[in-house]
Amino acid sequence: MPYVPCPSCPLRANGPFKQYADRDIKFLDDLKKDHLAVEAGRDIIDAGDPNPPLFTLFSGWAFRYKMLPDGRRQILNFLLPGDVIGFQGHMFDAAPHSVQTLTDVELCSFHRSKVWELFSAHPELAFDLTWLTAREECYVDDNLLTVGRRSAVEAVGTLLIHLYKRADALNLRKNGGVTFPLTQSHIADALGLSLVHTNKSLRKLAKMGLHEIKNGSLTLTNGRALEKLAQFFDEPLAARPLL
Amino acid sequence: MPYVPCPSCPLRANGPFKQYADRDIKFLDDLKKDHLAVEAGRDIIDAGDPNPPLFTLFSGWAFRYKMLPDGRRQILNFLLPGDVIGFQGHMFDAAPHSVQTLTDVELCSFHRSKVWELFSAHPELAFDLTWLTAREECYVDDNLLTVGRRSAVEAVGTLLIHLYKRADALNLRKNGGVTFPLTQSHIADALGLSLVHTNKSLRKLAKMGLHEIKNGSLTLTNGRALEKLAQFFDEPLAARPLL
DNA sequence: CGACTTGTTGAGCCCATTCAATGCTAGTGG
DNA sequence: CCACTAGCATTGAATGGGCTCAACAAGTCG
Repeated sequence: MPYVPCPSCPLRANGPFKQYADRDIKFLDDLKKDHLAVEAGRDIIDAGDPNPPLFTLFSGWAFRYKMLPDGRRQILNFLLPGDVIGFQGHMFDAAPHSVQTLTDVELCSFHRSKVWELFSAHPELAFDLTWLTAREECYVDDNLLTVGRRSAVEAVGTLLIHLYKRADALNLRKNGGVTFPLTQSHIADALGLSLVHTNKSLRKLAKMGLHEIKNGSLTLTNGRALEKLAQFFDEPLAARPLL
Repeated sequence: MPYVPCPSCPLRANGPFKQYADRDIKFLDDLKKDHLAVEAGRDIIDAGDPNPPLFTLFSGWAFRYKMLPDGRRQILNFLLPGDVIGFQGHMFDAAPHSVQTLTDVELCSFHRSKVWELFSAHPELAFDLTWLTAREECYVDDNLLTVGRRSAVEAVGTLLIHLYKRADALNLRKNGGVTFPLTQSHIADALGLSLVHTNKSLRKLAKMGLHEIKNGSLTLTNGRALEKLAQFFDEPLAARPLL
């Protein structure tokens, strides 16, 4: 796993990300502690950890989740390259949720102790960190609307479109579709549904000719109709911050 | 409606809020545009507004919500005195959700154009604004867990405890209980339940002797058992920021 | 007083659940 | 190469939690 210095970050160069002044990039490079690889299915943040790490997701997928003591799980939202991980834990006594990798990932880890310096000396970065926090809240808000008020079929359709758009915006295309590493169990836990009913809803949508999932790749075969069904929110902005 | 200057803010003086340096308070006072009253049941932010206002809730209750085109409504979270309103809309093209008053309220409105100055010249305030944004996300995360994975009775119990704790922390006590301005319809829309089933769940909890709602006041008559049932998250911190 | 909002309760239905069984694929080890 | 295992996807059957529909009580406001 080669160390990737921020000034030569390929994600920053190739993705739909905002550009920063050299001074800011230099600071980010100073903030960066390590570049590490973690395999799929590992918890990288544990709810309750009083001193959780701070990352940016460099490559791969992950998700934030919470559990009830009896084992019920709710996935809060999914994390794609460029997303900040664990900042909430920095602000409170302890990490309020867990984070688990969905695929093998690469992470940029940061020095938590220097976050205050970010706020005091790099207001543009601070603003964008807040922006990323707010955007994550938007995703959760939308998912809450889905879980609370949409039917199972609507909910599954909505989630597929949402993830398709986000992956597509990051150029995660792969022979016609986008990479799609979720199992049906993840979909169920993100939507508050049972695994069995999630499967039946997926089959129903596929039979309606609206999507196809094969070999870890998601294709929307009738995007327009699916959008109409799901009435999902707008695309993310084109130029987004990347810390 | 008398104008309340920030240096003599009674909320800041009496509530469980953090203290700031005079310099910061002075800036906040400069940021403040108006002090206004709005009656109960009014939308103060409309989803889709490209230029939504920015407030702090000075007194009263409100809630953030989203609607589907066919009228289904999902309440995202509730807003109590000290909460910032509309900051998300400042970061995106348009307000991603609506905000409606639940009681008569008083609002401090701010100059949106000076938010950047807040970040560049008042990092402590910027950090705390981010903190408030992150805390709101925590509330939504918890509500998503509730809506997705708890039964109706558990969900209603959880919400009652959550609101009781928040109101209690703000000293909103009233002859034994705390003020509680929600109708059952609000509870239903916050939890993704039907109105009828919400009513039945409330009655069930009341019959179990766990709470009582009367004259706009909520009393937890068996707090310990209810907590056990709901297994809700920790108290908010004692000293929180107030912008 | 009627109109309206909010809360309450019962009846019946249906969407989503649990339980259960089976197929498919990939990986492991003999 | 095959037996065995494990994880994931699929499907049917039966149950049930939460839904809709409907009626009514109680308080408030013009």
